[in-house]
Amino acid sequence: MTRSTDTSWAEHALETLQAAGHRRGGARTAVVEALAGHDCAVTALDLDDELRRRRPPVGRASVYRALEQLEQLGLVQRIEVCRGTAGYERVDPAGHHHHHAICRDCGRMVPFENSSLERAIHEVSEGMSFEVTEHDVVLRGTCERCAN
Amino acid sequence: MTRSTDTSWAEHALETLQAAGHRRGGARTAVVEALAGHDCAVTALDLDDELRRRRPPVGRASVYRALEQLEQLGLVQRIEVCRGTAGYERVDPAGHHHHHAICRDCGRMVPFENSSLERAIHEVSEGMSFEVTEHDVVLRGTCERCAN
DNA sequence: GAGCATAATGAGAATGAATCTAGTTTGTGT
DNA sequence: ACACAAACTAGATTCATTCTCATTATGCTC
Ligand SMILES: [Zn+2]
Ligand SMILES: [Zn+2]
Ligand SMILES: [Zn+2]
Ligand SMILES: [Zn+2]
Repeated sequence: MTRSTDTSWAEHALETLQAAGHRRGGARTAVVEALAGHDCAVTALDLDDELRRRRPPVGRASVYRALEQLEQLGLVQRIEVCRGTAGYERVDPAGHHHHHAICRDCGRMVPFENSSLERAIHEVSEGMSFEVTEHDVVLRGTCERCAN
Repeated sequence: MTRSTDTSWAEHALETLQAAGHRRGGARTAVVEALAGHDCAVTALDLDDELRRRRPPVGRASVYRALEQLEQLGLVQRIEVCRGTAGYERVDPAGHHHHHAICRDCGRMVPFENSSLERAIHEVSEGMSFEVTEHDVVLRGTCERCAN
């Protein structure tokens, strides 16, 4: 199972959209399918490039609109991938997820996951006046390639 | 000690700048002093508003330039405060710091700190091919005021 | 299947944070 | 005081993101 396209996520996403009262539309479906093909964060403009070529082409506004709706429904997570640009990545319905280390020099992004970190975050969230529904962790530094 | 202006941080910052080979200049000093007056993150444009009125006025470019230099030297930390805008806050030279919970509805930002979270992050950083020099944690959700 | 209300779409304009440019001023060593 | 580089300001520019609005497609009812 090395296929990078997560069909089950795509199905889940489309169902959730429908359940939320959305009609089905070609552009949004295309965005969902494109997201399903990426294991880690993609920028909106990357998706736009990817989808503009399709026939019929998907408009930029539709990409952003779809991403916003998906984020609202908790189907994708938005993270700041580099100064002033956001990356979007699909959210596993079971809650399984990773975080990122980002190289300050080359922008390379390496995902990681760690259960004691998740536990600590969960505990902090409990003891907060906020009702925390989401969290994000970013490590910044120099990747091995840029360190030499 | 309820004074919000942290004089010691300002002094430390100005010394570090000088040690890094920077001349002293009015605009940058003004930015340092303004930052010293804020306990938590401020946006560059807020600082700009605050400093534009001075005589002589500080230019927007100088604000951004100073913030970038300060960040480079580890004297301020940059965090995404809301969609597409960065906030900057001073970094305690002793390493003491906090993270933030941000309300999705009203944008309110509540700082918190937690040692087991820091410990977990430290451990993850150790086991990484990256050389991690900085980390950021953001909790998102609904604040008590917006929850009612 | 035709007709309707309304959601979805896409081209392009508008926004706004951040960066760049050019020309001027200021700081520092001699 | 002089020279030279760093620092400065105003304004133009870039670029991701959002908005507008005319057009098309969808789901529903008859
Ligand atoms: Zn990822
Ligand atoms: Zn996590
Ligand atoms: Zn803070
Ligand atoms: Zn921390």
